[in-house]
Amino acid sequence: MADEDFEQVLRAASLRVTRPRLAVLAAVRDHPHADTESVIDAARRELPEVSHQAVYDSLHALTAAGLVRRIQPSGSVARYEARIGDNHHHVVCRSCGAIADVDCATGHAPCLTASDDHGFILDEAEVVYWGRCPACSTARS
Amino acid sequence: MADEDFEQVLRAASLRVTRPRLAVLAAVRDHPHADTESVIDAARRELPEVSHQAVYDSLHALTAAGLVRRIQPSGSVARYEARIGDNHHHVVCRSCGAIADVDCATGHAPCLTASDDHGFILDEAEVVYWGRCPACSTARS
DNA sequence: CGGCTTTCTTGACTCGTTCAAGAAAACCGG
DNA sequence: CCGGTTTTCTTGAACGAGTCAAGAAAGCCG
Repeated sequence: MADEDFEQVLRAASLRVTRPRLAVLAAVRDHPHADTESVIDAARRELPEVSHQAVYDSLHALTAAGLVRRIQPSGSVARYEARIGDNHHHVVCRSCGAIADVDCATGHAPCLTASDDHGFILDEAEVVYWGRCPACSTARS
Repeated sequence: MADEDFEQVLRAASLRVTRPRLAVLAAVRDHPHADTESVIDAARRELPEVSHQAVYDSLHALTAAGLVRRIQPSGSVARYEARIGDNHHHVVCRSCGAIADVDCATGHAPCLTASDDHGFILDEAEVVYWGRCPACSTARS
């Protein structure tokens, strides 16, 4: 996907097209599950002088528009991914924090229904599978 | 449950019995889903001079021993609960952050299996249902 | 009770994130 | 293409949850 496509994506979401946003969108697409600092680094490869605040602002705008998804497993800083719209889930390594995608078993949101919703109006079921990644489970613990 | 019972609980977990730990255990039991600051406040009602660090240390020790569970929905600070061992889940209000318990539909951990575990050895599936609580869904948004 | 180990107090500090003010860039209508 | 308006970006300070560290206190065991 080239910058012109990202531009269309931004316009379709009624967002102004700015260089920081294009760089952030590309960074998130190219680095799934990257934390903010990694996104800043990646964005600066394309746009060296971009400020950290512009990246934070862009991530907020893109998240609010639904163009990127923010995830934050317990104990982790915020992470972002560009795979959206399929309500997929994640496996997270308790030891090293590695994250991988897991397809949603049932296909569409909310993919699970609560046994008792306590009167809440639910729109999403987020699943985090906790365990140990292959590298950490073979290493001595 | 009285302090003597908490004492037994701590001993059974091979933890030293200290007044901060007893106070924290009682605070978490009495205030499900409380954040650390609330736990500190509640513990200080019983033990006025306890330091914030002692509460942090106690929460870590109790969490590591499995006597309390730490949860942290995206965007929230750490919260603790004393209901353990049943791998139950939570509904969280996107608007006000209210949390309520939801029984695990299938009964025992891991209550879900991933469609593709990527070689991870999984031990828990954590589900967060996102939506709006009754108060927030009736209020004008 | 004495000694060893763990935990608690105190206070400084880190780090991810947010706030705020002014400068710059994007967009819209003409 | 241009000016005006609005949004976004830069810069730099600030915030807050949580952690670190050193010494004092308390718990535990024989």
